Amino acid sequence: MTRSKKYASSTDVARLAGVSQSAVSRTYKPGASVSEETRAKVLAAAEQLDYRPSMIPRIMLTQRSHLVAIVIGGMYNPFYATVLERFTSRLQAGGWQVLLLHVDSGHSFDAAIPRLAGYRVDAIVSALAVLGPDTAEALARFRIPVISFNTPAQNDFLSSVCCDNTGAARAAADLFAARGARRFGYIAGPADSPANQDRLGGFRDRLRELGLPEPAVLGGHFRYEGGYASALQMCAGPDRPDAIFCANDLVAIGAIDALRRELRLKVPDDVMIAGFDDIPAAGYAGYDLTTFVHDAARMVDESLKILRAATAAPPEPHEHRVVVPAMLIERGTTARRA
Amino acid sequence: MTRSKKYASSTDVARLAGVSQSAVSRTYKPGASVSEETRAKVLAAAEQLDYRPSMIPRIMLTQRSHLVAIVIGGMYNPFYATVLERFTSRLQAGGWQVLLLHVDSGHSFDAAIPRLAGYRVDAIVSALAVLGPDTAEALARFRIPVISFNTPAQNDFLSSVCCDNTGAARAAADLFAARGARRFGYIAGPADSPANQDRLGGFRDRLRELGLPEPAVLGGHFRYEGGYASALQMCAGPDRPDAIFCANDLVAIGAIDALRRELRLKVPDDVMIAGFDDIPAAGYAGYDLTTFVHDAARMVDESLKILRAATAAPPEPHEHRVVVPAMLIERGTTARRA
DNA sequence: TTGTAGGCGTTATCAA
DNA sequence: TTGATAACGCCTACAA
Repeated sequence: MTRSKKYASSTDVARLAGVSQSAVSRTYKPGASVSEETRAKVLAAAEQLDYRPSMIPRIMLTQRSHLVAIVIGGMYNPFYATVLERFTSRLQAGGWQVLLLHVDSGHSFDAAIPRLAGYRVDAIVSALAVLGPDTAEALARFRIPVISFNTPAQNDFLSSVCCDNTGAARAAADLFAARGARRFGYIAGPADSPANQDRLGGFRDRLRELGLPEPAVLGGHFRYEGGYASALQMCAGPDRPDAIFCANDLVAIGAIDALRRELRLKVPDDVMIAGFDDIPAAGYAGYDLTTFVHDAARMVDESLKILRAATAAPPEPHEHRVVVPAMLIERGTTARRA
Repeated sequence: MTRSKKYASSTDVARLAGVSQSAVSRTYKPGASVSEETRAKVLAAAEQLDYRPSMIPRIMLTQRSHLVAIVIGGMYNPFYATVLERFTSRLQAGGWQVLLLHVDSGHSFDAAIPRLAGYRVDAIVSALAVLGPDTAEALARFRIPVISFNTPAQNDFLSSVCCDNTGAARAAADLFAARGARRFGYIAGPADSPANQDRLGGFRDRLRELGLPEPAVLGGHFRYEGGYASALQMCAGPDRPDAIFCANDLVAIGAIDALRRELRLKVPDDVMIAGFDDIPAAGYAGYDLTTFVHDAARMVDESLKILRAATAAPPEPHEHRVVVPAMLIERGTTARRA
């Protein structure tokens, strides 16, 4: 149940096997020159002592920990759970281990940096909105490669892999227009979120280009309750929009519930809705929500490509800003005949 | 962007500050005896070199890594995202770091064990269904304390913290009975899941005790689609149940969508539904699902209590099997007058 | 193919 | 309060 003895060391194994410590070391190094006889003796002794080579001295010697820190904020958005899972699998497959860091503010990120440095992580992946310029600066001082997931790089010290929010928002405007919408709304996320800014910007710009009216804008959270309240307010009056683009799916689902239950409006007949993220609930028949989805697979792959290049010895040149297109998933909430 | 130099070491700092390496070490050790003058010199030099003490040699010396591995399977169930987040926050607050391990089968768990041992993790938390007896045995050999989250301990080598599934299922039977239900159904999860077994068992036993009929049982997955299909099949005939307990919320939500959209049945008027987990969608107005929720906070806290005791030096005695009651969240899908 | 020896960056012990 | 020194467990020359 609890550790009663220390881990066995290679020296312990060597003693038991009657060989030198280097022989043990070589036994566990692929492609080293050890005789079958020695190897057998070592493995037998190791088995008996439950020996596993420690990574720790290796880290000291090689200056590489094979540890990658993943920093995340709230996981209330299932998208991040997906990303985290995929990252973890891929990194493990590549011989890395994941040091998970939970952070709920820029401040707590700063506080965590010394710890990351203490474990000598090879790289940091930030899937986080709170990576501000100061934090980025602090990270840069340790010369640890940082990959910012979904937050554009603000300086030369970190790379970023982002979803093309602007392009997706433009596509939403096109879709609504093609379905015959006339009055538009945007239910926003936090004003300081770059993703939210780009989605609003792309949506508004494209509507303008199409000669359509400005969208009404409300909101300020990425949460269900925010969508619920904003939809209520936005659609209570006479001039309500007949197509609403929502900052994300949680917001969109909140909006749908509000429209149906409080205002007795039909989706998509009275109001079309589109969201962002394709969370599981978006696919439930009860919502059947048209949405855009980050190409998580490709974003993770691009991140890993950067990571490999940046942690190579010597470091290889690589992209610093990658933008990956979002994918439209058209479902029932925009299924209206123009 | 990329590491051009190695991390600075305490020796580098000592040289620059004109003091001994030990002086640097002491400066970073709380409560050590260093003069203000020396400390100032050290801190200045450290600042200049961007020095952070490394944890790595400390691990070698103290035999404690302050690393806790959390092993998870699929995160499609948001409950695990919540648990992971809470665990991570709490562990960090307690001075630990989290090594995240993704595992998709018992086999890949086994494959990962040497890595965990290699990083000399202080403990392992498994939030996983695939922790079989063999894997548990293999873990025990390394004498690393293992805490199994939501899977009962199978041997003396690991502790477990579980939700009281049986008790919750009995409460579901009571609730349905109190609301006047007469015919019952259970949409099951995987047959080899202990959680599923306990939920079915408790539900069935309690119905029997109440002198009510046996529930119809269908299903076999913890997923939306499984609930959808099973509900369809279970309620298509004339003798359909008027109260269905579902193995979890995803299943319940699938069932609700199927009943409403395919069979035009009303929830809760025609069929009452209860689930398990209280995933976000359960709270959406569109579902308003009655459900049971793991007391994640308390389960994590109990786990940490065990973890602290088991990793203490010397190890302290502690509970090996903790069962935490689930909490009933009564919502609209059981709101029927008896 | 083997063993010896030095070093990685800390902490702990001891003497000064 | 300080500095020298010996670990910790492994890897990597180097010599045998």
